[in-house]
Amino acid sequence: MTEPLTQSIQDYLKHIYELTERSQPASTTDLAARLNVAPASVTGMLQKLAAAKPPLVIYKKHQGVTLTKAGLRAALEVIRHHRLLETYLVNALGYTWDEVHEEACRLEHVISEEFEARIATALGHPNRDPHGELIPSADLTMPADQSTPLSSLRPGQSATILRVDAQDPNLLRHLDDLGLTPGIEIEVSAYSEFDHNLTVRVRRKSHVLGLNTTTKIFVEVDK
Amino acid sequence: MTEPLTQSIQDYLKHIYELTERSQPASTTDLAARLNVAPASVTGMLQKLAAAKPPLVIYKKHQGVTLTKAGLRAALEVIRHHRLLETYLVNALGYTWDEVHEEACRLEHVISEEFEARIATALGHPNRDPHGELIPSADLTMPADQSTPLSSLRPGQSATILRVDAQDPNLLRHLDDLGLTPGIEIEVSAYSEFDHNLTVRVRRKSHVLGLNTTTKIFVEVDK
DNA sequence: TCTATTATTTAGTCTAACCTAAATTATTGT
DNA sequence: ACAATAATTTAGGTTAGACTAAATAATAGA
Ligand SMILES: [Mn+2]
Ligand SMILES: [Mn+2]
Ligand SMILES: [Mn+2]
Ligand SMILES: [Mn+2]
Repeated sequence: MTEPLTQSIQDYLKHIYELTERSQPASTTDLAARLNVAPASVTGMLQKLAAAKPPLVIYKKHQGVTLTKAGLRAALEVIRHHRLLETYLVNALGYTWDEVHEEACRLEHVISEEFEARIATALGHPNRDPHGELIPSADLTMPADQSTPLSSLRPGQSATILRVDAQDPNLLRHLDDLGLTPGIEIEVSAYSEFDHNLTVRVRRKSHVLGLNTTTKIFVEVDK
Repeated sequence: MTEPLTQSIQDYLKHIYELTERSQPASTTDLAARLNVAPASVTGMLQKLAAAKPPLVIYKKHQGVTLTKAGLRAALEVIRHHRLLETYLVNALGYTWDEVHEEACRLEHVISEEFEARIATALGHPNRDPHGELIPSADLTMPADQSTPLSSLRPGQSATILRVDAQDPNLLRHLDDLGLTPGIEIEVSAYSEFDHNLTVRVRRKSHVLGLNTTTKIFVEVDK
């Protein structure tokens, strides 16, 4: 229905999705920070999105926004593009996982459904991107996320890395150097209850990881 | 030098390049037609491009525009993107030659130099796109075009198709059905001097082609 | 409960790129 | 050479999406 959504609107919806994923409406300020835009600009756009036909968000002054059905579909469409693109850049064109975000962020608004379908096929219809983020299916449903943050594991537990929730290229390269990437088996050997550091064994080496790292790595705990 | 050129400016420069390729400044009206924009809008943009620092075009009221050095480089940059993309879509993603133009026209403004370099490498640094159009080199020089229009051949001459200068998907599919695609050997067996039809032998079959077709196919004549 | 701080919204501007209508300039056929 | 026609430019407007500064609302701490 209706005219195509602008780039800018697509980015707003994508970020609203991400901010509201764990319920809670998204605040003006958080959106402004993510979108690199002044808070006043966000207010203006949110009013517009709420007034669109059909409305893309539910917005109440001073109380944040959430997506409507239509807004959610549009957001998942962009996110599917983004994550498929990242996967394609890595698997087919040899990018590393720290190089793909910006490229995907520009391309996501511009590829056709044809292009989307062709790269999905070329990749064998993956469900996760190079960072382990889930890729919405072609019919725009987001698979359920079963992962636990690494920070919640304790000595003796072992797990498989599912997902790394970071965009900072330096951090991504660092994690790659340590071998902390999706699919990898790890084991927790120590925990410091004062600074919350975890000692993690990967590839036969141990590393002490701080909270800043362990809250960004999500795993499936072995049983 | 300077800020990145907008999509719109990139498209203007690309079309000015194409219109001025056979010398002659490009007219406001021709540009308007190609860009699907009102003539008045073109005038406005041309004034802006001429006033840019550095100037991208040379523009004199009522006399059309040509590209400056800087404008030429920018145009070739976009054209290289466009043609590499078309080639990639066909060779790597299985598009047919009638499906690629629009997709490339959107992507051309958005891919990074990194992306350009990677697809160029993946393709083995081609010099022609799927229609046989020459691809500017990475250092932004356009190879010389050595081709002759098929319409200038006469019975007895044989040639290899180098290039097909058409965007209309229906025409492209038709030519593909006949086997009139770059790289193919053809032989002219008859000419009608009244309607300028040529009878052309391709793949052991003969076809009578009108001027509308034969001026869009460019060949290298066998010696 | 009141005040200080922070978050959010309003008001007023700006820029890019387009538009239409009217005015002007060029060109062409006689 | 000149009127009719065609091409081009000017003038004035619109829209999307941003910005800054000022006003207002919410919240938290004493
Ligand atoms: Mn984006
Ligand atoms: Mn899609
Ligand atoms: Mn384009
Ligand atoms: Mn380039």
